[in-house]
This record gives sequence, C-alpha cells and structure tokens, in this order.
Amino acid sequence: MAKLDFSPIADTTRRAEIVALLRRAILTGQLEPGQKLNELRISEQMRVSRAPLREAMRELVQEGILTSIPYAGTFVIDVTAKDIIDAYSLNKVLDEFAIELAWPQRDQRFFDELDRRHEAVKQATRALDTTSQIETALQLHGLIYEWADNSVLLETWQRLTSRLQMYFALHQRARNEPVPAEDLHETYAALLKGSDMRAAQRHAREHIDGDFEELLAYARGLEKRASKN
Amino acid sequence: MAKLDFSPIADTTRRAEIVALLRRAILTGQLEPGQKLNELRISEQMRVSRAPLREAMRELVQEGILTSIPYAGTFVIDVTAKDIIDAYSLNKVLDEFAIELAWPQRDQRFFDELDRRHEAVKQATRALDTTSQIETALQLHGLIYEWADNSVLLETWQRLTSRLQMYFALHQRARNEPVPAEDLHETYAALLKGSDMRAAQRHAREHIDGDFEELLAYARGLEKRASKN
DNA sequence: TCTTGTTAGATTGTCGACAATCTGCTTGTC
DNA sequence: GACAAGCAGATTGTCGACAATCTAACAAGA
Repeated sequence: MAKLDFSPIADTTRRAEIVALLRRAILTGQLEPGQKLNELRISEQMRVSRAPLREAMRELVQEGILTSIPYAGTFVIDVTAKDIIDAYSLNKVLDEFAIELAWPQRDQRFFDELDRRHEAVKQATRALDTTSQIETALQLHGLIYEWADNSVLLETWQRLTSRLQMYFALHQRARNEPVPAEDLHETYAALLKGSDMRAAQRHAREHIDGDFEELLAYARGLEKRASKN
Repeated sequence: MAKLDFSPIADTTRRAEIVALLRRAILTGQLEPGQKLNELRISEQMRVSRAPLREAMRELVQEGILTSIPYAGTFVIDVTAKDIIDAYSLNKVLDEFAIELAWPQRDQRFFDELDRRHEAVKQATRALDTTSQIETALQLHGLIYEWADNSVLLETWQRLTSRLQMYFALHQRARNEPVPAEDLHETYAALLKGSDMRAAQRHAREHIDGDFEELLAYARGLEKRASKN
C-alpha cells in the first residue's frame, strides 16, 4: 500500500473562523489598542450569533491580546512601553534557549526551510507589503522554536509572537515607511547555517535590539490612550 | 482623606466560577488526563446552562490544560514523559531569568512574603495535606516571578505552573506517600535572602532536579492511556 | 467474512430571546 | 447650582431549543 501522510482536516466551526478573523484584525492593527468590541455589532457584521463570537473572544482573552471586564466589555489590550520591554527581554532569553535546543537538531529540512522563509521575507520586502513583511520575519524567527522539539517552549513563543506582531504592526502604522532590516536577516540565516552556536545566540540578541530601539521610541510616544467604542 | 487600597471586586459571573471549579478539579487530578468532559452532564451537575460552561472550557483550552476536537469533545490533556521534561527544562531557564530580574527588587516585603509562604509549606507538610502542599510549594516558588516585575514572564510562569501542579498531583496520586522535600525549601529560602545570586540560581536548578527524577519515573510509567468517557 | 450503506442515538455547535448589569440623562429636592 | 434618586437605553451574561455532526450498531451485498 502506498504510504501517504494526510494532514488533519481543518476546523470548520464558525468559532475557529471568527478567532482567525479577529486575531488578524487585531494583529494588523485594524482594531486599535483599547478599543471596545461590541458583540452585537460584530456578530451582525459577521452574520453569526453571539454564542460562537463570545467563545472566540474568550480564547483571544486567554491568548493575551484581548482583555475582558465583566458586564463592561471586551477590549483590545493596551500597549505600554513596559509591555514591549518585557516581551522583548523575555524573547531574548527564550531565543537563547531555543537556539541551544535546536542546534543539534538541524538537518537538511531545517536548512531548506530556513532558505524558504528567508526568501519569503525578501519577497515581502521587495513588494513593500509591510504586513506580510512582519509576518514572514516572525516566521523566519520561529524556525528555531519549531526545531527545538519542546512543545511548551513552542507554545510560549507563539503567544509571545502574537504580541510582537501587534507591536510591530502598530509601530509600522505610526510611521509610514517600510522597515529596512534586510541585512540583519541575511547574517542571521548565515549564522544558523554555521557551526558557532554562541555566535548565533549573540547575534539573535543584537538583531532583536536593532528593531527594538525604534519600537521602544514608538511605545514611549503612546502612554496616553482613551478607550473608544 | 485616609488612604486605603481596595482590592477589585470579585468577578461574579457564572463563567468565572465554573473556570475555577474545573481548573481545581483538573489540577488536583479529580478529572483524569484524557478524560472527556460531557457538557450536558456537567452543566446539569452545576445547575448552569451550557453557554457559560462552554465559554469556561474555551478559556481552559487556551490555558493549556484542556484540549478540544470540534464535534468530538473537550478532554483533559494527556500527560507524557516528554511533556514533563519539556515543562521542566523551560522552567529552569525561566527560573534563572526570574531570579536575575527579581534580585535587585528584593525588599522587606519580599522577605516577609518569603517567610510567610515558606511557613505555609511547612504547615501543609505537617498536616499531611498533599494537595495544599503542592499548591503552597508552587506559590513559594512563584515569589521570584511576582517580584521580577515582568508581566509577560509572570503570565508565562502561571501557565507553566498549571501544568506542573497537575503533574505533581498525578504523581502524588499514583504513589500514596507524602512528599518529603522539606530541607530543599529551607535552603532555597535561605539563598534568596543571601547575597550570592549565582548560588541561588544554581540551587533553583538542583532543587528542581530533585523532585524531577521521581516525577519522570512516574511519567515513564504512563505512556499508555485510553480516553474514557 | 469483509466491506459498505443506513439508521438511531447521543453530543457538540449555533441560534434567538430573556435576565442582569452598567451608563448617562433627567428629575426633584435642598 | 449641587447632589442624590430614579428612569431609559444599551450592552453583557445566561438560558432553553434547534441544527449539524459524530459514533456505534445493524443490515445488505460481494
């Protein structure tokens, strides 16, 4: 019999689709921080009842990008400078750990995947598609987590990534120029192919610090925000 | 005017209470790994409709202690040896980071809280209340995370803690003796009061490795499990 | 006997309506 | 005018019923 690995069937519940829609809206900045999500209005727009919408919102609350106050409403999380600092400093620690775990696991598939994702970033950069640029860059970055073979670590990073993506999107939205940062990915990919693990870890830190400064400056410019409907 | 800090009013939604009830049942092992949660039965037992119950379940799914398969059901997560290894190895890394952040933040309130929680562990140990013993030990451990002043790190640890508590409870349930581990907390608390940060970090690792061996042996004994109703 | 189609029962997913709560405005009183 | 009480509208929380889907048992055919 021919061996063929089928991937699991996609979740076809309304709830899952709503989660995807809302998450995308939040992570791309279409829904602004602090903004209230009106259940009735959204459910009507999506042509869906409130039940699956509310369940979807619960998931996103636990995912950390929404926050809920009983009988008051559900809101997109606020972003403060401290949040960004916290997320980044944790990210550094996790990166170092992920590289350490993934290092001996690197195989041909890893290198292929590395090239593929790097190429995706370059293409998004050329196309000036900033949203996809952020997405692909984070996916490139996530490769070491997928190869680290530690489910809890991967899960943790995915949660962190949600926020990072949101931060970058907001930053991007504030200043309307495309992000440069091309060369950085170049050396990052090269180091992951090399044999000096410490060097890769070191660069991961500095790479992060690169964009970090800009993001932080943006964050400091926030600090004032009102919740709108 | 007299300054008085009021703590927020408790969430009085059914959903929040259901979450607390279910979480407790899972973390104490009353609901076994792999077990299916029948919505109708549980909602009847709790005298609640399925809507808030389902929302509560979504939260616990995102919290990582339940898993959901569309149209099939929601189940308590399975526990494998690898899960335990993964959780612990990440915990080590996070501990080291938390101690580093919390170290300069230690103040009188920290030391008081340290003593208080340590006392709670000892009392639970004397009373042979294994459930509360696990809880208090984890709370003692969580102190450094609360003082680290990094919201993302704290949140990450709380998620991790859920699983650890579940693992310990299962382990505890399998072998019916009380956990010893008294002296370990003693030295841990002493080191956190001292001036040698590196030593505290080192001990945190070894402390963990102590109980770890037993837990792992238990985990290896699992590896076979069927999903029951 | 093995496979395939069918059906009944149970369970999850979704809906529309009602209850509880909050918010802002109005009213009345001093 | 200041302030508390109370009312109306909007919004969230909860409920009971229906629709969609799955599972397991059974029947039919090769």
